[in-house]
Amino acid sequence: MSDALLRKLESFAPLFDGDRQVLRVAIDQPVRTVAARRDFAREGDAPRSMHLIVEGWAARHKTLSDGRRQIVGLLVAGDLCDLDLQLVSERDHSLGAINEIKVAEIPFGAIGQAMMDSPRLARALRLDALVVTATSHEWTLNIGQRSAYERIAHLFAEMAYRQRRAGLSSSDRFEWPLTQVDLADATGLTPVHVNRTLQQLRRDGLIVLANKRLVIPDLDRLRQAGLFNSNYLHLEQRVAAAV
Amino acid sequence: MSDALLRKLESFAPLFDGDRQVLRVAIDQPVRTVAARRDFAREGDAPRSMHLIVEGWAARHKTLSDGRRQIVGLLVAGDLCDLDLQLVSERDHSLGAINEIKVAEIPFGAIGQAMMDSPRLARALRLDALVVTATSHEWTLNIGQRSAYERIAHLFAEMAYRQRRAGLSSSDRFEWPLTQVDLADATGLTPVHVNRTLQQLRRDGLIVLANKRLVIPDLDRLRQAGLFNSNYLHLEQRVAAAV
DNA sequence: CGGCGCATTGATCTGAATCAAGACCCGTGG
DNA sequence: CCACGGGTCTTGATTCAGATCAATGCGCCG
Repeated sequence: MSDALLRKLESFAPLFDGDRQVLRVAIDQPVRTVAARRDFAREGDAPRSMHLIVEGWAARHKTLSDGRRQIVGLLVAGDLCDLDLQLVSERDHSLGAINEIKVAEIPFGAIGQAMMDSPRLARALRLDALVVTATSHEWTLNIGQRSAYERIAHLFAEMAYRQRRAGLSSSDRFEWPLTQVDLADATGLTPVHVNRTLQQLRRDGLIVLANKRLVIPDLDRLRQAGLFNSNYLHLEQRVAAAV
Repeated sequence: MSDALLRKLESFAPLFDGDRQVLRVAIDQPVRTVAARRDFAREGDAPRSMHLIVEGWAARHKTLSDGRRQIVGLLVAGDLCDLDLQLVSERDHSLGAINEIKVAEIPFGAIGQAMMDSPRLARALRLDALVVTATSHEWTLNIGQRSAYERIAHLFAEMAYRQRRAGLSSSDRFEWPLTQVDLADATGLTPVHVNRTLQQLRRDGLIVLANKRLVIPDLDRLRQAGLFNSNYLHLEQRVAAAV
């Protein structure tokens, strides 16, 4: 993973060599491989460390007592989970691998130290966390107001932007490891309906999805179909004033 | 407002007199009155300051280009919005008053200073922000997986807990300023269906709702009906280890 | 070869949306 | 003092997007 996190943070605001170095030291931690479909942190657990997705896709998810499951966010390489989570005694959601992934376990102290050492880096990490929250709001909007067709189009568009932001791929073709069941859990639909909706999206030429690869022939049309507005990702920032 | 924010922060972890004093100084700012149904911050605006709800209820909301509207979070007295928002150049959601409210406008610098002066306070504010994010995840789950009946029950239960946490009322009877249209926007339902669902909840004896007052005869039954688990509010924390 | 996870298809059902009208309440201006 | 209008709540009739139920196919792996 060619420093997807750094790439993402620098998309918010420039960092200097010193900042980069501080970050590299902090995230240079043992990497664990997690098999596809395995949870690597569970609701109810005491938070032990932060997680940085190094490779592959993961999901934040919650489950109701009767088994209904909702994915409340997706995580790709460069995504750092659980900043500040050491402040609580119990996790309120789980983290699970979608395909086989590599995760670095970052001690809370390491990131804390890095944020003390580099205020510019601290700002970038805070901004990243802010975008996570904003994304959660957007998902609420997505599920609450958009039709099935729009929801799925929106999700594809979001991930296209996020892939590009992390420098992982061009935004028009990339790995898509989610099964239709995952997609259903992420959008609040049933797998059967996801299947039919995907077919519609294909028929309309908005996506080409096969063998876990997604191709977006015309991102702009897809965005329109999903009423997607990238403002919540805060892709372009004025250079923040010094503290 | 008898220091609802302080009350809430202390529900997470104890503060000392010094911390309290630092917070009081920071939030002692001009208070603005906002008329019911008026936005006091709009999507697209440049963030100018933080907002502390002093009295009344407000909503975070987002609107699609075609007018569909989603409330992505509710705000009551003691809720502080937009920590870290100075890091972005444009708001991604609006804040609107539900009934007539009083809001204090807190300069970003004032809170920044307070967090520097009192690390214990800083931790409490970070924890508060974490709970906001966790609540957003819970809303995604709520709208994505629960039935209309469960969704509304869940929302009532959540607000009951939040009222109590801020020391605003007992959790079994309090002001309920949302109209059925608001409730629809918060739950991703139509007003007509909200109306019928409320009647069902009333018939089942789970709520008494009239004249903008809500009475919950049996919070435990309501919680069950909404599959409500308060873990995401992180009501009880071990005392966090010192930094 | 057997089984299992995943994608697909068809038939049917239903929770919630939509459309349409009243009823009620309250503030406001003539 | 009353007529008016707009917001809110309620009710009924109808429609529909998406859920549910049920099979089938298929590729992969042990």
